[in-house]
Order: sequence, then structure tokens, then C-alpha cells
Amino acid sequence: MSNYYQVAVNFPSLQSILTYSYEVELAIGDLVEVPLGRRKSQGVILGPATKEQLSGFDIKKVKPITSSVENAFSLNEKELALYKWMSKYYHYPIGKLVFDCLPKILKRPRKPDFIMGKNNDLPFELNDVQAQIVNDIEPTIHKGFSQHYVHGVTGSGKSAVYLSLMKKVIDEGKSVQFLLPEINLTPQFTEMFAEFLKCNVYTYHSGVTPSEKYNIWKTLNESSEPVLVMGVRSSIFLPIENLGLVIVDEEHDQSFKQTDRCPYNGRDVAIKKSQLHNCPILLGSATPTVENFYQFKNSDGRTYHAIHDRAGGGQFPKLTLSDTKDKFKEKDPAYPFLDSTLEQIEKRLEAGEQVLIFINKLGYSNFIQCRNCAHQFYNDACGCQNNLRYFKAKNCLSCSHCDFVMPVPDQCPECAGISLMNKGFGTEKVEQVLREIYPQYRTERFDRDEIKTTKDLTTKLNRFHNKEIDILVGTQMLAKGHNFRRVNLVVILGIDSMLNYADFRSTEKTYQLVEQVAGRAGRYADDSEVIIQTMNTDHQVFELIQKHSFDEFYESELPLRELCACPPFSKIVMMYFSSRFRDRLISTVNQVGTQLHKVIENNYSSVRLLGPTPMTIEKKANQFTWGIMLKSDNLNELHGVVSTFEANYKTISNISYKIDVDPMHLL
DNA sequence: AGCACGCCGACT
DNA sequence: GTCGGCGTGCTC
Repeated sequence: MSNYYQVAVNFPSLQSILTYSYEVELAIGDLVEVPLGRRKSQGVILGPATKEQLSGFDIKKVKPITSSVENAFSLNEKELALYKWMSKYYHYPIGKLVFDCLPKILKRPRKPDFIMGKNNDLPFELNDVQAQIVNDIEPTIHKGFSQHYVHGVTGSGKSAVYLSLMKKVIDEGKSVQFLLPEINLTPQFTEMFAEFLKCNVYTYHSGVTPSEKYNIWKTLNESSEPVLVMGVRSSIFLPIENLGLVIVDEEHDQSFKQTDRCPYNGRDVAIKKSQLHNCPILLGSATPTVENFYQFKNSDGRTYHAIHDRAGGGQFPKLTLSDTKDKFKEKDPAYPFLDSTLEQIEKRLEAGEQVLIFINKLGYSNFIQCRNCAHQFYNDACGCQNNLRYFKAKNCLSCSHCDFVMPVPDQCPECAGISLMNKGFGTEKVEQVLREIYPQYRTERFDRDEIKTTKDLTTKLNRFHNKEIDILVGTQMLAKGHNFRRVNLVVILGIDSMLNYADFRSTEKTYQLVEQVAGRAGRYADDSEVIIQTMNTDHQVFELIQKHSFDEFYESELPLRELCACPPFSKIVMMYFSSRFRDRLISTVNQVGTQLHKVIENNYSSVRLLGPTPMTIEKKANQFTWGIMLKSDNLNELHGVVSTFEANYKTISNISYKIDVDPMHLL
């Protein structure tokens, strides 16, 4: 007599749950190998198949499970519950989700590397504010699920709060999951925690090999010893027994959102996970997302804590806005620097200090153009409509949306003119300009082009710390987590493109960037400065940052969000449709649009539909993409619309779609 | 997603 | 003739 099971199979269809039989009894969560068509696939047992499920189709079609996976590899109840929740919330097939998130299964697990905690006593006393926060949160450790927020300026000592709470949890024999962005996961940070905790500390990030990841999974799966797991978003899928506390540091960070496959937000999955494990979660940031600021200040069952001052009494840098309107021409040798900015840079360099320059663009210029016929270079290969960026050292033009690269031609392909001009600037140009103006100082770059590996990163940072570099020109890579003792001046260039970006979060993102950048400077001096060159000197966000009144930015942003029915006042789902054929795509999205309008009208009247509209870059890598936006303050109705769509949508060849719940970027 | 089937164009 | 392009359809 064989048993019938519902198996979530690793294949990307909405109906990824199929029925299989097996002679031996299997448990829920067991991983198995199953025949799928003419090939094999992996699956996870969701449960026994009921009579109704079996009566739905010809029972003779049910195939037997090939084998259960070796080493009794099995998901526990809580892991499965988390995957089930994600599958529903993100409208993503469960079978594919599980095998996307799980490390690759290997034959023979070994003991993974970890740092042994030293359990030393904390060598510091918490200050009053920190102690108050710990005292407020500590009693909740025993009381099941609860949510807490620490909003602390850079340098305010959030880590001391984390550490104190972690120590208490670990000492009680429970485990801690600590989520943070890749860039903040430094060995020093990890070792600092290990120094004071009575448990093994595991780190989990992109540098950890697949076999090591599997070993960590397996070790945690088989042990219930208290551990600290410090990891990036995907570490949330590690099975941790006896979880006592979850911490998400830098909660606002974009890198918690996965962009490929299932577009989940690790922070939100972490909240769900702590709910399933019935333990508290602590989010922290110097620049909270507007959503969480609102949630934690306004709803029951959540606590919000603020640290307004830097721990050592350090000062905040002065913010200077320098107006670039009509100030310079692009052939000016100092472009894109204002004279006043250069004066300040010089002053700092002469005093033996170092300087940081931020630009959120790579390369030498945004694009090049023929002086004679105004010809511009586009990406003809994949049809991206945007200009190709110019990289001077590599002498090439490259597309920022795909991997297309072409050499710079000697003459204009239109008119054979030989003079090409540069428009806009990036890190490479800024580096060159500074090297020309200050040959006596060492200027280097810190961006994705220059830093390819973690080794490059540490080498560059060490050289900067050792003052082998005077001026560091970098992208956002440089804005996170680092402290530089000799830096008291930071210059921000090209922020206008961020501010003017058509996204309801553009002000928030600008605010976060400036605050984070300001956090890099002047932790150790009292005359530090951040200079922002901008054409929007009168933008309110700068005024609010200048005043350094902690909450005012949020208070000013909320009414705007309410007015446009944006988060936190509504939830958003984006539906993207892509195809190589523009006409087929447009007729499909229009059809879907009209049908969804009817669905909304009949059953989900709280939902608003916007679009269909083409993506800002409509064609990318030979694929056209259009989007439909759904908004509602009623999450159930929003899910209802998406589910109705999924139930009724008939797959059309050459058209694919993707659902993004709680998107980070719109179009 | 794979993988096969099947239906058309252009090669030894 | 048949090799291979990819459009279509299915997976318990």
C-alpha cells in the first residue's frame, strides 16, 4: 500500500505542488527527488495527499518518488511555515522558492568554520540612554513575539545596545540571528561580538562558498546549542533552534531586498521569522525607512527608541550647500568642482587631513557626443534607449543596464568628425581632475570598477587608514559603515539626479545618503563639514538635515506620502510584463489592465490601478517591459487582485511576467 | 525552467 | 532528402 504525498516541486509554475506516491513513510519537510516529465527534479513533502486531492485526476498518472534525499535532509516545521508564508505573500511558487533559498545539497557535510565566543565581560558601561533602551527591551525577551526599533544617529552606540541584549539572550541558552548588509559585515564587527558572547559565532555572506553554506545549514540543523549567526539577507533561511532574538541592523538598507528570483525583503521575512519563533525582533538604523518610522511610532505592540547624541559626545558635521546653478562650464579644468569647494579641500589637505568625495556615477562621463553633428552613442546591440557611459582608462563605451561594451571609435560614425565631447561626470573624471589640480596629493578611486574583490576592498581601506591616500573618490560603496579618523570633510557631487528621480522615495533616499555620508566624517573632531554641490539648494530636505532635528524629516515626509497614497499609507504591488515583441506586449498589458479594472470594480474596490506604462527604460537586453501598479491600504484586497490575476491568466508565448510585492524602485 | 514534439527554411 | 531554427505545450 503506497502513501500519497503533496510535493512542492522545484519548477517555476504557479502549480508547483504535485502528487507523488512512495512505499515508505515520509515526514512533512523531507526533501525528495521526483520524476518530472522526462527528467528529475527536487521536491519537499508538504503533507499526505487527501482523498479530494487524489480524486481530482487519474490516479494512474501519479508517479512514485525516486528517492528521499540522503542524510535525512529535512526542513523543520518553522522553516516550512516561513517558506509557505513567503510563497503566499510574494506570489511566488513554493517549490522554486524553497530550492532558491536553500544551500546546494552536498553529499558529505563537514564541520564549518566559526569563531568561538570568549564570553568576556563587557568592558564598558552603557550610557543612560543606552541603558534605558536595554532595560525597556530586556523584559520582552521572555514574552514571545514583540517588535522594537532603535533609531540612533551614526556613532550613537547602537552596537552596545545590540551586544548587551545579545549577551542576555545567549546567557539564557538561546540563539541570536543578526541580519546586516554585506558591506557592514566586517571581521572586526564579528570579532567584537565574539569577544563577549558565550557561544559560537557563524558568519554567512556572499564570500562563503556553497559547500561551507551547506555545512553551516547542516550544523545548525542538527544542533540546539546557542549560536550567533551574523549574515546577509539569505542567512534568514538558516534553521536556528531556540531562537531568542532577531536583530536587523541598517534596516533601511536597500540590499535587504532581493531583486532577482523571488523579490523578498529580508527585513520583512525576518519579522515574520521572529513571529514564527515567538521571539522579539529589534530593528536599528540611523536613517529609518519612512514606513518603519511611522509603524513603530504609531502602532501598538511595537516600541520605538531614539538615541539623539553621539556616544562620546562627538559633534555632527556642519552641512554646507553650494549652489551650482550657472556656476561653471564643462570645459573648465576644475569641472565639476566649485572654487569654494576646492578651497575647503585644500585647507583640509594642508592640515594633514584626508577628504572623501562622493558621486553616484561610475566612469568618466555620462555620454559622449560628436561636436560636429551631435551624434550620440546608444546601445544598438540590445536596444537600450539610454546613452552609453564613457570609460576613459578602458577607452570604451558601456551600457549601465546590461553588459554591452564597445570601443570608442576614432571618428564619428555619422559624419566622420574626429572631435567628441563629454557630457556629465563620474568617479573617473573626478579622480583625474583632482590629480591634475593636486599632483602633490594622492587621489584614488573607490567604486565597483576599482574594487572587485573583498581583498581589493580591505587593501584600499587599509591604505587609506594608513594615509597612503589623501583623497578618496567613491560611490555609495564608501557611504556605509566605515569610520575614518582623519576625515573631516566630505564632498557630495551629483546628488541632483537622485533628488529629481521620479520615485516617491527619492527624497527619503537623498536624506538617507546624506545622513550616512555625514556619519563618515568628524567622529573625532568638532569642525567637520559636509559640502553638497547642488542646484536644489532650497530643497527642504537639506534644510531639515542642516537643522539636525531628528524627526522633522519624517514628519514632513508623511503628509506627502498620505497625499499620494504611498507607503506607509498604502501597500504597493508592481506587475511587470516582458517580451521581445513590443506590439504583442502592449496588447497583452492593455488586456490585463482592463480585466483587472473589472476585477477591482467588482470585488476589491479599495485597490487603485495605475498604468499600464512602459518602464523608464522600456527596452533592456532586447526585452520590452511594461508595468501595472496596484495600490491599496487593504493588504488582503491587494493580494486578492493578484491572486485573481494568477488564477485567470493564460500563459502567452514570449510574454513573461513578474510580481513585485513591496517594490523598492518603481519602474 | 527543461525537454520533446513538430513544422518550416537552407545546406552537405 | 535532413539538420536545426524556435514556437508550443506539458510536467503528478
